[in-house]
Amino acid sequence: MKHVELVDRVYDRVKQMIFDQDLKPGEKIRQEKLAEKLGVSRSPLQKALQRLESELLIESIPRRGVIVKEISSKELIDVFELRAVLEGLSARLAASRLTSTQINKLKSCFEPFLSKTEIDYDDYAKADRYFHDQIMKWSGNEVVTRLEVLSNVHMNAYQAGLFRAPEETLPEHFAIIEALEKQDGNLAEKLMRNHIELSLDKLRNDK
Amino acid sequence: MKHVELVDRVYDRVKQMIFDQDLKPGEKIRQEKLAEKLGVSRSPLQKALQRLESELLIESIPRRGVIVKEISSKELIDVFELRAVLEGLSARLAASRLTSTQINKLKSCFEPFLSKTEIDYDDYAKADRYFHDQIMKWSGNEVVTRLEVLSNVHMNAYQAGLFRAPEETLPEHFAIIEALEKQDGNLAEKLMRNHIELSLDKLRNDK
DNA sequence: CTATTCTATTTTGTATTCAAAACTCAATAG
DNA sequence: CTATTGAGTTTTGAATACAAAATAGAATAG
Repeated sequence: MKHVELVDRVYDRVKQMIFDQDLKPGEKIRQEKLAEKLGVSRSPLQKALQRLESELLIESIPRRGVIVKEISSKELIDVFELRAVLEGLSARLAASRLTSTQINKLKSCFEPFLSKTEIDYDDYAKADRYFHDQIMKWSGNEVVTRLEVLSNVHMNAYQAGLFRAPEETLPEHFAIIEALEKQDGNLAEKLMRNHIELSLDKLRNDK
Repeated sequence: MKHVELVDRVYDRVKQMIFDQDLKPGEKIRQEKLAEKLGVSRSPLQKALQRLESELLIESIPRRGVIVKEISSKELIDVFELRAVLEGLSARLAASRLTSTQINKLKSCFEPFLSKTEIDYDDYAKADRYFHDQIMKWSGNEVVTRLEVLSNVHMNAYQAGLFRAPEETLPEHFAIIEALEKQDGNLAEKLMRNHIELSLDKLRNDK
């Protein structure tokens, strides 16, 4: 059995606590208390918190402490503006690199929904996340892949009710896959960017 | 006099040491030694190192230690691909937000070079950096502004000899400013992206 | 001579300790 | 009644301590 660093486990657990609202937005994190609750010292906890900060999940104010962030709609807009161009880039790069196996994986993640009359939102959200994550990974640009700010967009988007209806986005996803398959990088970029900007528009209007 | 956190000072100094090659690429950082040299304990040093890692300046391998990274040309390409779309985005956003004061600042940072027959590279590099940094800041997208991976591109680019001749880039800069002034976001984006992609091409060919 | 095991040393990851800053809240002044 | 001060408490930032893992090098086996 492999040894996992304490920081990593603490990181996972705190992140989960934030999503589960065990730690609520705006709430101040008592480091000593939380560390004790997790059965560790403050050292690994602080490292984990520093990571979470670069993911925009918490905010650290010097000499004041760490508070759980409520992601603002302004910030979500910022992240989506970023995503639109970044994933556009990823799609463009991926177009000239994807193997047919990878293309098939993308296809088969959405194909099940074609035959369904009623689409389960959680299932679709999971497929959506896989789709976007994989294209970034397969773009070959490791710097993009590492961007921590993007880690939680899907979660945030889902929670923010930003999720567009599968009936609306399903064809967009297939159009992107088609462009990738044709190795048309420019088209793939345009479609991906547009795909995300449509969600961005929704967010801007809802606000 | 304002109190500055130790981490911040340590961060600045270590970063400087890396740029000055006091810490050489590939070299392993002895935390105890370095901490002592800086007159601090390992606690603030480790935090500083964690920050530097997200800036791609060092690499931390669990249970092995921290090594100074030699940024690979692949990684520099990745960063420039990222920059091209991100700064493109920034320019587009900035176009609809910049005040005439801000436009003038951008102009006046390059105007001195118009009259010169011989352009000092260091001066021009500084102006270039100011130009790109400010447009990102003034884009209003705070998430983009915060991206740590971008912190050192200018430094890296300069060191990598990626710096294109001022005679070549000066007109590009003014063209971008003109688009910003006309509040033509799409044009500004296109020009900015192209401006960076030209450096990217140079990097790809040099490699 | 090369490869392997074992021991001593170093270095990391984590826990603990401690001083200084920030907060709490009751007492006091206006 | 509101604002201010100040003692006591909490919490943070930083230093120190310590155990486990990694490393280096010597001793040993082949």
